[in-house]
Amino acid sequence: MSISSRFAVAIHILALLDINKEGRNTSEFIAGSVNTNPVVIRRVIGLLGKAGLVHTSPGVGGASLARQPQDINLLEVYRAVQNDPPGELFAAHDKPNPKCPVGQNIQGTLDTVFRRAESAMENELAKVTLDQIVFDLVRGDR
Amino acid sequence: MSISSRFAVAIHILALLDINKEGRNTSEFIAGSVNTNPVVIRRVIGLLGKAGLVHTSPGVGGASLARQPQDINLLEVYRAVQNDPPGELFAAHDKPNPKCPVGQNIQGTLDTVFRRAESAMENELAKVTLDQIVFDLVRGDR
DNA sequence: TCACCTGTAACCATTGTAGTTACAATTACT
DNA sequence: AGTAATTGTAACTACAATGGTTACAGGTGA
Ligand code: FES
Ligand code: FES
Repeated sequence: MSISSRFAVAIHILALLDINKEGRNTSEFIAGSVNTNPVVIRRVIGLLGKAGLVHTSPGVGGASLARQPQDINLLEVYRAVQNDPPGELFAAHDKPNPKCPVGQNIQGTLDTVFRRAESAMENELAKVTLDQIVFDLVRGDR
Repeated sequence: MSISSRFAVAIHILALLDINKEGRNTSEFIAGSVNTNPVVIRRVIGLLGKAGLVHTSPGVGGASLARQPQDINLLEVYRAVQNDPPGELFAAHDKPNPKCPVGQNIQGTLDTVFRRAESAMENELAKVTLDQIVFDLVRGDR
């Protein structure tokens, strides 16, 4: 399966918050932009809020970045919206047979390889900051 | 969501085929080793067969490696058992609003980042060969 | 013929996801 | 105080992928 589109939506939201920082970014406004339901947006924003990436204003409405866009990288965003804990991008097979020569040690062997691959991916995400994304978006507009 | 455990099971199977190359590796035997149902094993072996990694003997029974273990790397195995086509590790959000300044260009921007991250992960998998896995397994046995 | 095995279809339970409706709690404005 | 707007959350639905299971047709060799 693919990694949840929450990640893509989260990046979308954060970029919008930066670009439209003058306006009041309600979940409904953002939903219109992302083309989905406001509740979906609020759910993602809730996760981003818990991770300390955005602030929200209950009652008054609207969300805003809690940090400068150059201080937010995509790995943080990924971690914020990803339900699976780190180190579980690859599913291990549950209960290998301990009586089998392969089963005895397969867990550790696979774990090393899987962790290495997962880290390589995450390092690429860590390299990219939100302001690079925004720059790229605005550049595309010209 | 995590990447399907089919990948872990596939590596498990291939390692077993190499280690137990003298014996007749029926789906039932392998299933006992992996600790799952024979049909699950046959399904995975079917995918590995289509990818040209193993040979099977319908009727007579048993499977064997179609190549030397040093000539099989984990990226090939990953591709063989992964249903999602390459380039879709990360799900894009479906239909961004073309009237939104973000939506106009978000697809291309995200695509670049996502592809880069996915490739980084795959490159790590490509570095590891089946015989390295087997070596590690056997070493753990001592 | 017979025993055994593969390949595959069919079905089921579980899980994660995204969308949707509904509503209490919060805040600003008048 | 009263009203309108908005967040945060719960609850429900629909859907897709997954892994396990049973069943069985067809191949293969003894
Ligand atoms: S436990 Fe997985 S093959 Fe032996
Ligand atoms: S925020 Fe996704 S289309 Fe505008």
